Amino acid sequence: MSMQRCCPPKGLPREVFTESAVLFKALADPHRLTILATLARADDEICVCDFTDGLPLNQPTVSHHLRILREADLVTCERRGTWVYYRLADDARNRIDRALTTLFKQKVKA
Amino acid sequence: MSMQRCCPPKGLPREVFTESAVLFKALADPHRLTILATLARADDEICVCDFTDGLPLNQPTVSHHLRILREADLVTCERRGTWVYYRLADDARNRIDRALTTLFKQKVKA
DNA sequence: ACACTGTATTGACAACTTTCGATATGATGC
DNA sequence: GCATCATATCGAAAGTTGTCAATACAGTGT
Repeated sequence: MSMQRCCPPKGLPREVFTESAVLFKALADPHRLTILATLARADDEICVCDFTDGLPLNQPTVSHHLRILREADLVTCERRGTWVYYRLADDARNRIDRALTTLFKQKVKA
Repeated sequence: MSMQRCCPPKGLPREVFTESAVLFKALADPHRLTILATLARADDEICVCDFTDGLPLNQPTVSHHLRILREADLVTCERRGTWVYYRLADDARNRIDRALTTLFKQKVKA
């Protein structure tokens, strides 16, 4: 039984996953995950200087990671005086969950 | 009210997120997401050649992405004759969900 | 205006990723 | 054995990312 041919490609939507990939890319670093987890557990916002204190990274590197999280809309920030306070975006968890639902959506059962 | 000092660093577990980051890194590419979505929607396993047919990538590149998914334990594979068939790992979705739960775990409400 | 503090940006470098062509491995059929 | 097909691995090129030192920017207090 050797002439079995390989099945045809699935006609999946093309660029749908480019957007999700951006999201997951933002999650694909331990330091950024630490920042997010800290924000998720915080009562209110957290000052940038807390992260520069708490992470084994220099200030510009922390700023870099915060920017990536901002651009992925996972966090928001607000300047108050000299300090900038970050908080988790309201829909952060939901947006990730939605990406996962799209990814793993079950085929329709007949 | 200016002498407000920045709060102390949260004593979060250190290496907990290194593992999660590996998972998310595996998800951080559109082609790998396409592969996973295809597997999630498939009734049974899918032959490698389907991916090489269906993706705008050469065979070695597809193989590379499949390896990354394998090493993240998101997929499993089985050789049958000349062909190798891939399927979604049973706990793929659960492992991701667990990583997210750890990430976003709410602080304990008093 | 100036000095000072906290944060962001720039520019550079090393490390890692994605991609491919070439080659190797593994299985089938003669 | 040899030819053939499917998949994996290797090695190199191009692109991206994480990091830091240096610098710029923004706000405060004098």
